Amino acid sequence: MATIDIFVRKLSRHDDLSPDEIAALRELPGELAEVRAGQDVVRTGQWVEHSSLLLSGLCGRYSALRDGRRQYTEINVPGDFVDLHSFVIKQLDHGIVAFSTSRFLQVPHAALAQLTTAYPHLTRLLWLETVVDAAIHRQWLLAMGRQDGPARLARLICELYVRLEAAELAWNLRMDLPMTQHELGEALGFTAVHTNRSLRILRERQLLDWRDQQIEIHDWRALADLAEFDPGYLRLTKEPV
Amino acid sequence: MATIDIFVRKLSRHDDLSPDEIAALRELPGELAEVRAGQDVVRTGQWVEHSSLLLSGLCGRYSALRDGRRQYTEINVPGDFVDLHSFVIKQLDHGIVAFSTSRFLQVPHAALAQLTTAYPHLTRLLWLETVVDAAIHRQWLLAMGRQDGPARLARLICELYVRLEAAELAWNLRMDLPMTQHELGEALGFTAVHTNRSLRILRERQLLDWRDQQIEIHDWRALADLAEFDPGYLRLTKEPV
DNA sequence: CGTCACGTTGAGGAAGGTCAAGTTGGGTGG
DNA sequence: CCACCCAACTTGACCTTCCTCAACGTGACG
Repeated sequence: MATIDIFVRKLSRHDDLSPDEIAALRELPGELAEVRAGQDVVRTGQWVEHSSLLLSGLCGRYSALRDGRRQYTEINVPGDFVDLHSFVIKQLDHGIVAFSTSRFLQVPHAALAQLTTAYPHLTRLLWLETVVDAAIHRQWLLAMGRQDGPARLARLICELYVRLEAAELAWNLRMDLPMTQHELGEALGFTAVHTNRSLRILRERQLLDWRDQQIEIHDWRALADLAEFDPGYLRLTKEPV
Repeated sequence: MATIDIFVRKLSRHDDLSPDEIAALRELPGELAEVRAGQDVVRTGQWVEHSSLLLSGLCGRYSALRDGRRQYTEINVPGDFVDLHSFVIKQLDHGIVAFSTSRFLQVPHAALAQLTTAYPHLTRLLWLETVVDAAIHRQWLLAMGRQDGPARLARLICELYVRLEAAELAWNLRMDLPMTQHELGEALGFTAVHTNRSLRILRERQLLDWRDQQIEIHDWRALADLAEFDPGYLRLTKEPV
């Protein structure tokens, strides 16, 4: 199935794949699915039998408190297996929602089990994907625990830009970000009001502009410096596993 | 090597291991190491060639900002492979420090590579361990983003108690917690002063007591309720992988 | 018996939340 | 085509949470 090529390209950035491995990935069965903006891809507590590769769109993982207050824990961009970890934890401990209408390739866990039994090197690359998710969580924890509004927002924007650029969905320091300021706040641990004020500060410092859910970064160096952003944790470089 | 039995028992709680698998784990090579309280087990950015299984003691993973402010992202208890994820990401993006003097079994990545090539089911169990780390990070993110001092502290204490109890290192709602309030604050995103005040509130509400780095929980139900703590994400129950 | 790390408490300030009002712009129905 | 509506953005005023700074208490240890 050709749609998985987006994932083949992503894995190839980490390590060279053998022709056999590429063929095995292409032979993975999977169904296409579409989720409308604002709808849940997976609900909290749901038992899943397949993992979803995001082909297009943008979505986010979240946990929530009893009163409904929500905290996003990661934003996913095309090329991400949004719930690959469900391959080893069948019951999801969080929900996943589509920020914009998203298309997925749903790969049955049984097929992943076969693949990982036959291809240990591919298994390590899949494992790596879930480990990078954890590294992203750790960066968010550092930001939430120790950085103030503008720095935290700057860090999130840096991360998203670098990931979208790697996925060839952003360039020239511009990107689409189909999230409301309320949702952005739910990712940063802020209210919508405070998100707006942090954004305003970044705008006033001429670091970026935000209009119609499109972001234009004016001064990458200064933005990354404010955020203390270092993309190393995203593992976007070649690194044999 | 008998020391790895602590890990065999932990994996067995998730899923039954075959005699072959147990034998393979026991045949893993590894060197014993000891790290004094306050010393780093692994430094940020270090390239590692082995993963360390914590046999005794308590340690924590942290990231830091330029000015030295530190944020812990996980506390590790005996039975945890503190840097198993380094098996697929050789260069650690964070540091690990020993809160109390800790003993480790250092297993070479080459041995883990052989093991995972030969035993796909064991591989999924190891993978699960790293996925649970990510689930812990997500719970911390929820707490940091949306819960106030007392609730956040209560949640951390609930998590640590449940994990220590599972490791048979705590019982009767008592546990040793060899961390200073300053370090506890670095785990919660607080200053030492605010940690002290949150602790005081929990004490005044008669939820727990803290003395000489020993915690006694007086009202588990109320503590877990305040924290909105649900241990499901720790995957302490049997769940075939 | 002094020192030092850790815990505790108070006072004042800054960051972020809450509430409320107004603006903007796209979509819809008359 | 226009009037209306609604969601999202923006801003102000006030309040709570948490931080900063500072002082003091306490116990282990040389």
